[in-house]
Amino acid sequence: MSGDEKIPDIVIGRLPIYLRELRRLQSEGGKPTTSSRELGELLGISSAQIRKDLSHFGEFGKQGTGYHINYLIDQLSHILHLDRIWPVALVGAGSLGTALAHYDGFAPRGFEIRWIFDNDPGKIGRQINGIAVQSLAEMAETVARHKIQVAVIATPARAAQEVTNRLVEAGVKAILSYAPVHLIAPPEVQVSYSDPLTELQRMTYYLGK
Amino acid sequence: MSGDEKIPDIVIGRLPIYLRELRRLQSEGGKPTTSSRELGELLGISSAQIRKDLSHFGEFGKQGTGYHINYLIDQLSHILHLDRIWPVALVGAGSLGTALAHYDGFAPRGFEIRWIFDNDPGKIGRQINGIAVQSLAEMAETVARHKIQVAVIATPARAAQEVTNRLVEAGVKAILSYAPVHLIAPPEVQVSYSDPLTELQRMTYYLGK
DNA sequence: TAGATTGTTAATCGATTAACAATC
DNA sequence: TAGATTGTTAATCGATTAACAATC
Repeated sequence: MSGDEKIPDIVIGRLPIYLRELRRLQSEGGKPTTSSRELGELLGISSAQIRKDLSHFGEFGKQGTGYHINYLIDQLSHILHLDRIWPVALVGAGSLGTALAHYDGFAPRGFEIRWIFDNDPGKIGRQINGIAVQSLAEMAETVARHKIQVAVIATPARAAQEVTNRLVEAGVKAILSYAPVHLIAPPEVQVSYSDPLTELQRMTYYLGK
Repeated sequence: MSGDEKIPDIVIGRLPIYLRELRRLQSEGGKPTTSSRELGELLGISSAQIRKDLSHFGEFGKQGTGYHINYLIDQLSHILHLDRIWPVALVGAGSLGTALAHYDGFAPRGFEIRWIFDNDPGKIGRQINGIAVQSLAEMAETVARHKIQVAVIATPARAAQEVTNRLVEAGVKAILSYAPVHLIAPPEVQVSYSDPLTELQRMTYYLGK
């Protein structure tokens, strides 16, 4: 199909999962191709759904053969705008922020944490993984000057909305927040969340008391 | 309604979000009640959806008044099996695992990290936030003996499936994984994921190139 | 009472799946 | 060729929303 209708958000959300699994198959180096059936079995998703999802963007496979792994990785990377470097600002240099600053999985995928902000005078000026922690007071100016579009929030919950307001005002377009609070942002700003408590609480529903 | 039909998973997933917002309203202490309209506006969810979600479990509100915040918190906590302590095992004592072990948001909500496992001899025996790191070799026996049902995986991706296999074999029923890989587990075991790259990659789709 | 808000129904909307012609 | 697998259609399934009687 590959038309220009609005692609469902839920489809977009699965593309990075497909991409991750394709890279795993690639790194195993077993074979050059895979199929919607194989990918589906590996991910617990129906093969029909995978084919349908991909069909929104083009025809990437061949009947009888399936999909070339390298080619599909390239295509998905392009669709997701991953064929470039995304500089990232990290806000909050507590233990979680520090762990994120040290995570070595970002850079190989093009997300480079280049700025770290905190409001603790004891942290400002110190280096974390080679990056000097800047004052929160400098954040808006720095974000605007470097046209930073992607930010990660690892502050306490009480600070997260105010940080969001300032990031948005300074031009940030995508925020990944680890603060356990729903953030209010304009619709053109992407916000996603990671909250372990929410996930744990969801799962305990299914556990017998 | 409050019958015994199967509640959709997607509804269960929203309950912890409602609970979190209710606690925030509670801590602000502004007023004893809220409404589906107010809650919906705070969370970006329609009021009809909130009422429908809650109606799966009972009638918690009053016409004209809305919902008593304290009462609804109690009810949701009960539904999600949060009116007890859930001891948690943490696997992986790298920087992320260490940050999680120090996170002070778990215990007040009843999730207590009581065991930490790693296979690095340099870490085994050291204490993290008062908990001695145990060898991975002891994990299965410890999990089984204490009937641990909830585990958090913070290992490298390559170790996560093997750790999962052993946790499941030892009786774990809910796994929150920070490893960037899809885990294969039996259907009766709950698995949820936190992967910043997946989230960032989803969001960059919406950013202009 | 009058106004507000619930819980529920029915309609709408959207996502998933099954099936299969096309074709490598 | 025969077998495998795609991309697409139509049917099914499920979730969301609008509307409103009930009632606090």
